[in-house]
Amino acid sequence: MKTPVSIREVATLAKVSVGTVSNVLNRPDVVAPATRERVQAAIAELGFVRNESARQLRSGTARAIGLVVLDVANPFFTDMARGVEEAATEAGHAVILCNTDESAAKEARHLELLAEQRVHGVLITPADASLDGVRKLRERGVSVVLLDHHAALPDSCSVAVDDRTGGELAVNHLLAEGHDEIVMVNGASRLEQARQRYAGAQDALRKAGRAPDVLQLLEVPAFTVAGGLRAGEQLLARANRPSAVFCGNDLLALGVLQVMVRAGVRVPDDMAIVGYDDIDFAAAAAVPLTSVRQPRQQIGRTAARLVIAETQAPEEHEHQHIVFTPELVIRESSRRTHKPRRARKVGSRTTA
Amino acid sequence: MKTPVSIREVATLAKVSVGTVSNVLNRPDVVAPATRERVQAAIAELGFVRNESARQLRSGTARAIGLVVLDVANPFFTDMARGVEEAATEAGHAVILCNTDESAAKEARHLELLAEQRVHGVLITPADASLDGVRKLRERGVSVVLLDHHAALPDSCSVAVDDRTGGELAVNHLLAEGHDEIVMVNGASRLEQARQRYAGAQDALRKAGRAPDVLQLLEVPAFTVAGGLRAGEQLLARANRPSAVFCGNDLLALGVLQVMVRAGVRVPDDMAIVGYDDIDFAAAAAVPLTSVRQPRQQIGRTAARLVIAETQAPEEHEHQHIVFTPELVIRESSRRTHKPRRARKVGSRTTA
DNA sequence: TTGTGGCGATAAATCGTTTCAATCGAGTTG
DNA sequence: CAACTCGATTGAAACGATTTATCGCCACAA
Repeated sequence: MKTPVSIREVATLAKVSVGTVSNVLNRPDVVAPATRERVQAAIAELGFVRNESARQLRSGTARAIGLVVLDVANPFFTDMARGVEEAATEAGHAVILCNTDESAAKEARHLELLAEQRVHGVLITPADASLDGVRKLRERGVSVVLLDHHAALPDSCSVAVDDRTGGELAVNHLLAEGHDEIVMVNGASRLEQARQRYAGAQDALRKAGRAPDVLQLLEVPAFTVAGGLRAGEQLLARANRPSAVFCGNDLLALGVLQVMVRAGVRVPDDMAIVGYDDIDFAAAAAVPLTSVRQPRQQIGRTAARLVIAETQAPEEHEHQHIVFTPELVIRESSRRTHKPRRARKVGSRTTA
Repeated sequence: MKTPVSIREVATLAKVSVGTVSNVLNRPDVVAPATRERVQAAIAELGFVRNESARQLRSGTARAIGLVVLDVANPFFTDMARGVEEAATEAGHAVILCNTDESAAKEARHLELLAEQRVHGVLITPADASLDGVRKLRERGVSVVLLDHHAALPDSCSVAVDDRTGGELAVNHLLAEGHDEIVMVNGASRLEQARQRYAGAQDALRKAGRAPDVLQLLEVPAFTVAGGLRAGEQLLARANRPSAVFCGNDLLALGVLQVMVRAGVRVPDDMAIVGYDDIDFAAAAAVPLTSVRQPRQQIGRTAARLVIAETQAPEEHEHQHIVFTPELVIRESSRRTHKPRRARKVGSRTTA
């Protein structure tokens, strides 16, 4: 209604052809300085803004990438999103964020929408284990990078963290601290991450020559604080509580921790807790949480760069499967206080 | 490269004109059942996906809305984003999420990009107090809804929470609990929210007939956990610590809380803490945080609906300024333990 | 038989940009 | 002075969908 000013009006005002205006916009070097300035003046005067739709209609693909995550409310994913956004902005791309809440149906809907938008590429943490939607996208020629999910598709890149090793690290640590009755609180085993982390935990047992029943599995419906609270209540109700709990992610761990603290269960002395992801809130918890750190932003940044690179040179692009190595960050929630008489204050002051 | 199948190929296969295919897509009722089915079969067979760019080139506006927030890592904003996403998906729109990190420069860049995308509308929590970028968008005819920011623009809608009242509620509560030396830890006063909440806090004093110096201000650069940690350290270093702290948001409060707990300062007995936003992590903190609750998802949902409504019927749309009323949620972090001998367990079990 | 309507389908114009072959003008060279 | 080069600019053809006027057809009425 106001003034949808087009390239043509700019051309008229600057007394050049539309082709020249387009050149000023896209390859300023090929146009003579004098004309260039004249055109730029006209653009400024009319307040012209390039119409992306038209541009991408011609070029066939958009200057946007889709990011599909399991849960936007999980700081792990927002941190990752930050990395994605950073890299995307760098390349002049917009990010379309989609949230699936671990639901395959929602995922399918979002992918449909992204396909219609002709996005440059899609970064996705799959909720649908079958990867059907992702495969369909690939067939349509959309680049896909699987996030936090190991290479299940040969014709796509993936960026992941070695979840199996992560699980192993966590349980190794607990075993080393002397625990021999460990419960793993985990999200839906439908999700790759959940499975891998559990497998890693089992690896640790095997390698240490311990019986498999040292580790029990407690599965909750979703990787959320609410899930952790529920798990905590259940553990509390048990006759023989485990001396250590390994949680599939930090939200679960925070939930469990909260229940224990409220009930007067001392952490870590009565129960050690280890989380996964090392979100900022983990370190900030009242009993700082031991956690398996993943390079959150870096995952996002790397994935975004991969997908952008792929679409810029599709032919010579070789699909990569990048795997970061997780790192165990030990904090109070799992540290055995062997010397209970040691001055507390000194310890707390050394915090970096 | 694969098969960018267009409406034309569908038409050929179904032996109809492109116009008819378009009709099947957009007003299936005007086309005869037999042809309709034939076309739909062709669409399915070819795996046709409508090209949004082409569609919006014609219609002039996109099926996407922009959401510009101060900090994606803040659960308050992700919860809000969830609401936005929900309402947008409902209306078949995509959400383009932009993060400004409270920087006016980043905000300007994002708005430029959104303008190029010809988004349906923009929901924004402004980082730039001058609102220049927003105004420019309006001039270009893009609908804008200001989020969490009071009506500064007469020609836009806004959805906000009465921050001033919120601040008042918080400090009222602290006064009622008998505190007479309160520090407000706040983010940059450049931000509207920060100013309003502080003003509300001062209101509380005035109305209670207390001296203004009962409340001191401690400003940190950003509304983050890191900011809270810094503030906490500063408070700890003071000779005379305040008996209560009111934080401009929950991230700050969690930071302060963490420092206090580590240092052995008992919360709330030695220092009461009140936050703002009531993010989920507030309730889940080891000392559950008293906080001023805002209807996070509802803000987002309402705003998205407003902007969609505006663009669907621009002429008859009346700009609205919706203000939600905040609510104080009292938890342990500020509750005076008047009767220390009371059984703790009973209290904790009543938690909903 | 002619006229009138209504329904379904069509063809063509259109949206704003990019791209590419063609053109133009001014030098440069033989 | 003609032939050529080269850089700068132009004009028109795409891109893929929507939309509008139009057309063909059939039924029914006059």
